[in-house]
Amino acid sequence: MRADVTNALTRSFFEEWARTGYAGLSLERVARTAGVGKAALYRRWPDKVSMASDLLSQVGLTVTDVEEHDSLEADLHAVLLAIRRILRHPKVRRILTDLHGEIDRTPALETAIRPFQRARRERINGLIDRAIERRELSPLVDREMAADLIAAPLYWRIAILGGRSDRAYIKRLAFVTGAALRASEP
Amino acid sequence: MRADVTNALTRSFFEEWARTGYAGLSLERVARTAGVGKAALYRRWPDKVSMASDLLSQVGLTVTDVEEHDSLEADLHAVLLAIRRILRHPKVRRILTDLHGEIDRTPALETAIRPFQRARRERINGLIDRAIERRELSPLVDREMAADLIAAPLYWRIAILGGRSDRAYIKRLAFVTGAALRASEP
DNA sequence: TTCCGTTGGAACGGTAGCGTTCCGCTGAGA
DNA sequence: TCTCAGCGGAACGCTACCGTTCCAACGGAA
Repeated sequence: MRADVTNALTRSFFEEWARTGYAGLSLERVARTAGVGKAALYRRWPDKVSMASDLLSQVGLTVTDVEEHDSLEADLHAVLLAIRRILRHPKVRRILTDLHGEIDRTPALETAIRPFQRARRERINGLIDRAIERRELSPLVDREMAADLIAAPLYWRIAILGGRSDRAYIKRLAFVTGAALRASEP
Repeated sequence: MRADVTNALTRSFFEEWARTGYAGLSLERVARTAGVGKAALYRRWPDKVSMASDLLSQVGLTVTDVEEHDSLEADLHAVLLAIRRILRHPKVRRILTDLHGEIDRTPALETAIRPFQRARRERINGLIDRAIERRELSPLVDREMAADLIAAPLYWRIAILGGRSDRAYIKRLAFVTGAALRASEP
């Protein structure tokens, strides 16, 4: 199989996904906009959901990027900046919101993005562990709620509302989230 | 026009929306599952987006429901319970996440749900006003960030992650959110 | 009872995607 | 130089939906 053909198909798949949404995504159009015959596509993937799962799972490998800082707020600030960096790409934003709507209908997609959720979850867990070591948080802190508190407001603002988030906003959000976490022992 | 036919079409429209998503929604199927001819549907609405906008705008009228309590936390608790009450309905949840993915592609839908957003926003503003009067919050509190902090975590947990949220979770979330708001003066 | 707007149902031509198959060409490796 | 897997392109039969049109049947109001 020629790698350049695979790459063109991959690029077109995500491009079309962002443009038309998963439900409106046509493999025929993906092949066409990739400048490739349908046969080349169907030789690689049997159908849409397999192609989506396969391609999504390949993207997941580059998200690690762990840095450690010397305070809860600094760690939060870094995580929020990382989330913003991802959500800033319009295509990522579109595909992500579309995906969240599609998952109920196509459970295989959930399996494909689980690694992403796990990576985010582990990063937040590491952040909390370090804060506990520094005695900034109680060991009893509710980790599940903490994960919601950290990820949700920024996702909501950028991806759902389409709003802005400048550095000052991120900075204050990190501070405010820190206050919330300190209050979240059961 | 017969009202029972209009009602059957309305019910089927939301039913199908929850089942197939907006993009996969077929007016032909809506008419079929409503037990109604296509002509009856097209006599009422010219196309899908008009039908969606019209029906959405009719739902919006029942969301007011303002209660006032005697502390920030009690007000927060009431708002979070109201949000949970809405997000609990699986159809609402499906339609809402699908809608958020669709809005970029179909801007007319944004116009249709703006009244909802405004209602939520005003309810949160009232809550903040009362907290300022009680001197629980500073008059300088960041209202935009406050709106994100209140609505986002619960939406994220219930609609995106499909997670649970029992009364204890809501109660703690109200407490934690209160702490965040008190920290959110600029 | 008459009348007339609405109804369900069926059919129209047109567009589009699915998944498969076939063919003649290309180009990299032996 | 030869070979052959992979290539694009085109076409296949099939299904589905769009938006429109027609018609016979229905039923409430006058």
